[in-house]
Amino acid sequence: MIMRTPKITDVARVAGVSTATVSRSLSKPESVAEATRNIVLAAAELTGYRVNHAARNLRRQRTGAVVVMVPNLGNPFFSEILAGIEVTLARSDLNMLVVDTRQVRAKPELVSEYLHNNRADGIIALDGALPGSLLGAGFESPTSPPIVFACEWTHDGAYPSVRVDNDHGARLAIAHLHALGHRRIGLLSGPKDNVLTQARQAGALAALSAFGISPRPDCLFRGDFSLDSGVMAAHAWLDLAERPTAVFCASDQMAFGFISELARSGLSVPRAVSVVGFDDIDIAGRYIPALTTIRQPRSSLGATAARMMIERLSGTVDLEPAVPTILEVELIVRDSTAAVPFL
Amino acid sequence: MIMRTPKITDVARVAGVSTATVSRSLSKPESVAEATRNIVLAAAELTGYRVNHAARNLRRQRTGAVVVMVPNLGNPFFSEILAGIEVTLARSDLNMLVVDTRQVRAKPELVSEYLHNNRADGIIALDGALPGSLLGAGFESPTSPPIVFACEWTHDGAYPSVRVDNDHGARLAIAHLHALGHRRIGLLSGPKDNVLTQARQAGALAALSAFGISPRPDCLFRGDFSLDSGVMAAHAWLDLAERPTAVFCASDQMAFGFISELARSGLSVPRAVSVVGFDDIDIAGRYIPALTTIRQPRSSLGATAARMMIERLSGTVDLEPAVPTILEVELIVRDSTAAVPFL
DNA sequence: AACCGGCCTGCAATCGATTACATATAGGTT
DNA sequence: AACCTATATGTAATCGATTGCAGGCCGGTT
Repeated sequence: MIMRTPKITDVARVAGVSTATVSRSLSKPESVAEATRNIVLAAAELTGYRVNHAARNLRRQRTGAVVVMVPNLGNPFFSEILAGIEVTLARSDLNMLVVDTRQVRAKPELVSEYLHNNRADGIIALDGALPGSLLGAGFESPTSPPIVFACEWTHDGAYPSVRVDNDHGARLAIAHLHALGHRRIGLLSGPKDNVLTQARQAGALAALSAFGISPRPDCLFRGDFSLDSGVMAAHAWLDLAERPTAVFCASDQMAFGFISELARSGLSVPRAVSVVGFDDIDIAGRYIPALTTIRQPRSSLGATAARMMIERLSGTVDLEPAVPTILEVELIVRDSTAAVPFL
Repeated sequence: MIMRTPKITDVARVAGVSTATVSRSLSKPESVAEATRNIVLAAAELTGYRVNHAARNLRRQRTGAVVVMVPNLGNPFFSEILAGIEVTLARSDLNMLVVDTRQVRAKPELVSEYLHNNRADGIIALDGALPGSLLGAGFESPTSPPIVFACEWTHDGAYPSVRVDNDHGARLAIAHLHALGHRRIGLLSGPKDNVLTQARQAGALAALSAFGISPRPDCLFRGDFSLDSGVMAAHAWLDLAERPTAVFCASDQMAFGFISELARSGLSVPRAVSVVGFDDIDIAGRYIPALTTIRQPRSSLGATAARMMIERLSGTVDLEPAVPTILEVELIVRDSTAAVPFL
């Protein structure tokens, strides 16, 4: 019968009212008499009417979508966060657009594309390195949509963010290793200019010096959160004359790379060296050995970021404070850490 | 100076031409004289003009977005596929909307929401179970956007799809185990009604019987591709009087769950049992033991799905054949498989 | 009876870009 | 010179929903 998708005028005709009334019945039901509303809803049902989002968005001057910028879509750490974001956004009838920022790095102008392009009502950034180019390029106009950072954040703290207590997580890890008798403790951290690296490293160093340990520079391994960089670190560790008896890795992925490469050299964890990770991704509890790590509430991180974004979009929040929301981490002790064999 | 985001009329005014010319200069450059085009482009640059997608989409009757339905966003297997989809779509100026179908299962009407709601120009489904409710609900109107399946597919083959040669993958796995001397081989498969389960199981059983092995029902373990179901299977295996000397798992995740749970019982792989996985997710090569598995070209799967979608959207393809695109798998031999100790 | 306020509803402008159609101009042909 | 074609540009309708404003109706007040 109906050869095209019904529009609001079709519903209006069937219901015998104006399009204005149809529109109101659907989006502001309380502003319409109940009897009328029922007729309209019945007509909408009958015709199979679906609102055209392009038209609505054009009129309302919004897009109904939030773009999430992920440093690396292939990294399992982010997937659970995305899931948390997605459900929460969906509840507010918002779509989630996902962009891998590796593309953005190659073409930084893409950011401004999303910023000013009516593509999204807001941006959730999981990549703290983004704003460098973003702010650097001078994009701060009132027309740019709200930005919320999750997990990572910007050095200047200019944007609202949700993240875990990275400093505390690092301290927990070090305290755990210290309690097991470890005194020569290595650090496998992330890229030097990364905020997570800095926070976790600072926490670890502070904890060490609180225990009267002054870390040696050759015990600091530089990675990039990836499996491969864990492998590299393993070689660096193997090359050391005085090897640390424990290593705190700034990501589970690096811990896995590290442990697996040692295994190839015939060394097993925690016998040869104790290892603590960070993140507690799904596989961590099922690695061999099960990984002792610092758990981040990934789903909450995502949900909170989405909630903050929704608040900002509905304008129910004064933008002044931008004080970061800090979620708690938890030390999960498993099998990759053990007491120092020779005390 | 400019208090609002510039629109096409602003550019037209600055350039001294009509909005039509501006529009054409931007979207069909060859239809406009070079001199004019340069003036327009300069004016666009000057004013900082950005096209308003809502308006464009309304007029063009499209949305510029493709929705990807993922069975479980938290599963790392999908992340690389998403990455492949995203880059490819981005090249055609399409956005990627991601939806976790766990939500859809709870509220099936969400599918029709996406189907008819002008939310997306097309749907890439990574979940073969979707169409059940989708078709079952009778949504087949000409107004529904194109659907492409990736990884999974529908039983009836009604939709175009890209997937790997699951049957062949299973045969490779079994042949590998057989060559190592294994004769009592267990199968850890997925949910019974899943197409992947069926294809892989069929391939495995066919290979077994080709080797003259008739599999016993108690060697077939039912899982759901998750870590936890691998753990369950480990218990089932442990309870067996005559344990298989090798197990072919239909996903790497299940293999990890299986292996790790055996490890907790003091049994190590491949000494106690050889294990082959399926997928070759990133961590597979860095698990302990490094997992022998069937590699799926995940990035290609995503990219191909996106390309198929783009073709369908541009209408340059006759929709008749719908013959699935099959990508090749590869056996990756690592350390989780070994010869039967007692031949 | 005239007036007022509240509640519904309808009219019509509007969001911003695209594009069918009309017009204008230049160059070429007979 | 008249005419034709191709190319370039402008005019204005259009996509579909939302919403400011105005008008109609009803009951109550003076």
